[in-house]
Amino acid sequence: MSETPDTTADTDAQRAALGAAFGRSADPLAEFASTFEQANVDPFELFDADILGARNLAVGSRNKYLTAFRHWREHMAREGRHPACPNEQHVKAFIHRERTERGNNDETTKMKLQKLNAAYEYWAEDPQFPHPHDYNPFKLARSKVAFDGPDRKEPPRLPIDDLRDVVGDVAHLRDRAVIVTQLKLGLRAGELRNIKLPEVSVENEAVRKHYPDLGTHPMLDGRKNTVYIPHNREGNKSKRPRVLPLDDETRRALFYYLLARPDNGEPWMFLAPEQHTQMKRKTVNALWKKAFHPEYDETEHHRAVTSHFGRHRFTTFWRVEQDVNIDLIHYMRGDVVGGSPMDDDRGAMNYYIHTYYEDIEQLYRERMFTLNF
DNA sequence: GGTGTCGCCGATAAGTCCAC
DNA sequence: GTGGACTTATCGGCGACACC
Repeated sequence: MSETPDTTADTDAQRAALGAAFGRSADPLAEFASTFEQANVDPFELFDADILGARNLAVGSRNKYLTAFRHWREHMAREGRHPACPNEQHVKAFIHRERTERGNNDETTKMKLQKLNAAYEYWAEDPQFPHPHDYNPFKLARSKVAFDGPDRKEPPRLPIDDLRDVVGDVAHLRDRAVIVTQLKLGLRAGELRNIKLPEVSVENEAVRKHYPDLGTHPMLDGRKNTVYIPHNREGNKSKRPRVLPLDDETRRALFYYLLARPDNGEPWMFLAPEQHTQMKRKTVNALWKKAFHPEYDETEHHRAVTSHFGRHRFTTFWRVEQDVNIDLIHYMRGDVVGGSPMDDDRGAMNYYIHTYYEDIEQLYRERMFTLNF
């Protein structure tokens, strides 16, 4: 533990005094324990069915969650509390027991906490569970126990108006095209730098005249204003290929960039400054930081905005703000939707893309956010 | 001094291996 | 079959360095 017994008792007393002053409880889930017992519903089984089932994990990976849940249930049974209603001390005791009685190393204990936290966050998101957003005993205990390193913070939550302000201030055509493309397509830096000209269809006479190969990739299947992201290219982490629509704003950003882009025969859409070769991942990250820093540097509560922010914001928009079907989100992110990771069979890839594309195109047409740059 | 590139390091999440 | 350690792939941070 990171605290000595004296300082722990001291801060506990001070926190208790604050809680009393504000009418807040240090054990806010205790009142729900008996209801959970009577309901005879296993919240971990719901997480398994709703979340793990949707992720279609390998058996070994799913078992890691189930093992963590089983050990947690055993621990909470000894503590005499329903496993879905812990307080900070229950979690700290679990960490202690894992380290001492089970003899686990910290990596294993942290892994179990991560699985338990995933279940807790699922309960907190679901309105039918009583778990509040502003109390998470797993995160609280995790942050107060000294493991090897500091916790990973969440990216900042940028309202759309703030995002518009930043994008509106990006004057460089390439930088703006990169940021808009990542925000609207949810691409990783590696996937963005890997886009080749034939894999992008932009319906504009001037652009097509300048780049005759544009949009000629067979996986686009003649679809206009789209981009193909392969899953089997070095540097692309995704398990599935995807074709995504380009909305008006993305097309406009790409249009202005492509007309200014050096036409030196390089197949890559986004070129590095100066050398005009394939853009490096570091360069992608650097231009994000140039646009978003210092305003969105790392803070006490959030990590800094980097090139990964676009993918995070994209996922948050569709999953949280739009509550879109999880299969469609998996498709848009290039995650495994069902079955196993895909091989290189073009027929299978075409069928897979055809299954989801129409719904995705409708989503983009009707619900995609605007950046107003 | 500003900008871009490179290599190294550590974190994370999922998959794999192996002892029991 | 279970549980834990290890491996792999990807990513971001950071400092050193080169170039203008």
